[in-house]
Amino acid sequence: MFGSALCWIRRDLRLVDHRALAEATQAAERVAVVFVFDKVILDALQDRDDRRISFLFDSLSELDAELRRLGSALIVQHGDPVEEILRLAEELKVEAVFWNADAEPYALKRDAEVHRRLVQAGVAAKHYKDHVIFTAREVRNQSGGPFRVFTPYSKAWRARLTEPDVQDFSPNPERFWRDLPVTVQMPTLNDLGFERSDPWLEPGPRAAQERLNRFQDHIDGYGQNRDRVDLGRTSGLSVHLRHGTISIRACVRAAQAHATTGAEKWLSELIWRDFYHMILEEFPQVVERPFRSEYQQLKWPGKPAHFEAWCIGQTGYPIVDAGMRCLRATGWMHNRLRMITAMFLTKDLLIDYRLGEAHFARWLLDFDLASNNGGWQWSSSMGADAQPYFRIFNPVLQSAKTDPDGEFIRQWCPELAGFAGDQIHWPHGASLMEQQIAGCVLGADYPHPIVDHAVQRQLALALLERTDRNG
DNA sequence: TGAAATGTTGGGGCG
DNA sequence: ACGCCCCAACATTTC
Repeated sequence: MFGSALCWIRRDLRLVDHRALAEATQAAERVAVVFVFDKVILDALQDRDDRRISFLFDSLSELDAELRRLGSALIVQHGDPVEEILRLAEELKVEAVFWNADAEPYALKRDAEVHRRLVQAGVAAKHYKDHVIFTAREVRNQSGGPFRVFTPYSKAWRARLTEPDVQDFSPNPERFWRDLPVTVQMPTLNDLGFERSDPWLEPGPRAAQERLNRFQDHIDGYGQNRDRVDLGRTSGLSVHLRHGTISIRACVRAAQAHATTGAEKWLSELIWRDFYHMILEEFPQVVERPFRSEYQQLKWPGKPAHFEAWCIGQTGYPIVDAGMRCLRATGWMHNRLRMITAMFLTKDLLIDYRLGEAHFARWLLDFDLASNNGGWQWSSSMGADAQPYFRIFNPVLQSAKTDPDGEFIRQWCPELAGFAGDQIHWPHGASLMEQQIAGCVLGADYPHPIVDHAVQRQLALALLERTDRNG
């Protein structure tokens, strides 16, 4: 039993179903909760009004209010996490520091350093699995190695799943440190060097739980509706899973509560998340280069001007432009649109997937290295169990399937709103008179297509087939 | 978690 | 009535 301990939260911004907090409040009399804004990460962000900082800030404020209600408070620091945690451990004279493990390369290095220095200072370092259901080492193939294909991985994952894997880790609220012996003052956004922005999605663990509750009304139809970008029937929980304002175990428990194909399908998506975290942990080189080594020397011939057009949603392909504009405006994009836009960048514009990956990393509220990298490697056919290189989406057909009435396109490309029926998916077939009636003259109000899909498809096939054969 | 190209089949128009 | 052609509609193969 420890007298006092610190629980360092990072991407697990909640006080319920929290492994490290549950362990800490069981093992120590007094537990102080701390969050450190990493100065290096914050300073590297390109946008001073980055929505993620507002989301983080508001989520932390909610935790602080909750802790104050219990007589404690959230300690929020701004600086180098290694130094801040060490300094705080010393100042509060704690006997142990608890945290939930994070398998991203940067976090692994940081946490190893904190661990080393704590032990050196005579403080126990205790870390736990919380962010995923299974770590990379827990799901292995017959020869004891990591899976490289999703389906067998997911079978092994499901076969291994038992009740303790999804247990609800409840912290003991009696053990939160009352009357902290340090002055605790939350920095303002301004102190951090940021301005407030609309986080688009309700932040904080309370909103996350409400969202999960609401999603359960639609979970049975998830299999049917998930690819419809106009319906909004996905869980919308990616942002909360990324920041840990909801626990992955709570999500799996929700899926298990419904014996339907929809819930089953959603569980598969949650397994994809574990799969990509496993891939990142086992093959950290994917951060830099393609998982499939035969593509590592590939030179993508696309043009910078096309990349610009893609970023701002001016490609002349309505579904692509709508998706890209939605990303910039809200910080979120439907998963199906991520595939369509990623496929378009790589297979139609022949641009290096890493440029698209970086653009998503900048704008996505739910940006997660493992999932974002996995998704891009999948779409570009470079990854583990990726889409085969010859499976190329036709953006116009995808548009008709995922947004049949064109409602999503009309929302984000209002200049196209006047086109009726299927013309919304491909307005370039409209005569000049039809364009005038629709109030949108192509080439003036909306761009002509910057490339021809049929032509680019052939170029992509030739490029990737050659590489596939010759390495 | 495709789409295009190519192959096959069978109904109907026609001489 | 019959063979022939056309071409959807569907199936299979290929990228």
